Amino acid sequence: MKLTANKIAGIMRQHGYRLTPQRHAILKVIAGSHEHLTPAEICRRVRQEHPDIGLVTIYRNLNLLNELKLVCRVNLGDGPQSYLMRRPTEHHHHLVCSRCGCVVNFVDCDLSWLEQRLSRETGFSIEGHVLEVYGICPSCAAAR
Amino acid sequence: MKLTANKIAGIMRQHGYRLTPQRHAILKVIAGSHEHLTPAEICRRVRQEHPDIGLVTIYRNLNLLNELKLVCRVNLGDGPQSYLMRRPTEHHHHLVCSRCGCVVNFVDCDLSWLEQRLSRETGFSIEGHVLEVYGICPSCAAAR
DNA sequence: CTAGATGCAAAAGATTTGCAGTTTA
DNA sequence: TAAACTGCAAATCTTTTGCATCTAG
Repeated sequence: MKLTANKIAGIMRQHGYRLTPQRHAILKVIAGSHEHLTPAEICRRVRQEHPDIGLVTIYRNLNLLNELKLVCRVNLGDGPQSYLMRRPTEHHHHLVCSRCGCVVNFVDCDLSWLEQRLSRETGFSIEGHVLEVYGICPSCAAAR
Repeated sequence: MKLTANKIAGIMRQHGYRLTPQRHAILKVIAGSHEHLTPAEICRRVRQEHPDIGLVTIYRNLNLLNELKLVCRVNLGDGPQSYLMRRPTEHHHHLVCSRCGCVVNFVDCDLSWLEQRLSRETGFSIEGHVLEVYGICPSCAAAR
């Protein structure tokens, strides 16, 4: 399933939320990017077409989208400790360069064995996992 | 290897850092706890014996310890987005209840296969990983 | 019409920085 | 003695909240 801005808007309407121009612009930016975006970056992009939008509105909408599980928050290491947003369509993880901070996504990770074991041993009902791998990227390694 | 406050102090001295009473008190608190501690909590505990210490000093020392890899930062989900510290002696991961926020540590996770594959495919030299599993803990499940 | 949204300004937290005085090695 | 360290206050930065106004449905 691919979530477009319009589909997301539809889902939100079904939940009783309104479709304001600001909200639509935010959805378009998020749905239109394959990268992880900080609230500030989203705001910057939305303002290109909608200069009067407030950063507060971005935050409020991101929180809403997050609750509805239409986007998801990820924190990447120490850096600029802001939350990053991504489209929730595909489950993936991050390979982060601890020197320059660049990020490579990767998909394949079968952790069901682990989740089953943890569920058995602790009684938790497992909902998901976040995995981040750290290392030095090739160009940083070369630059030394 | 178990890192005691004294051993850490020795390591720091080898790196040219001084051993102040404040620093020693901080090390004692961190080394003496098996839990993850926020900077504020560390401050609270250190103040029991050393009432005049400033939170700033805690931060500065934690940053230093972090650079020397003598403690490590972990962020647990959305909650109170503070960094938590733990002793670096044993590699472990977290099973976090997304309802009440309680944390269970777990150790066993052989991800070397994944790290090898990522290294081969991306050229990164892998340094480590952080894995956090989310779910609902038994008591929260019962409370519903 | 009215609950939901927005924007502003201000608040709330977490963390860092400038600076002057203090202390370890 | 000199470089490190500390504490305070103030600055940053991110995120949230209060409130008056506006608007989608």
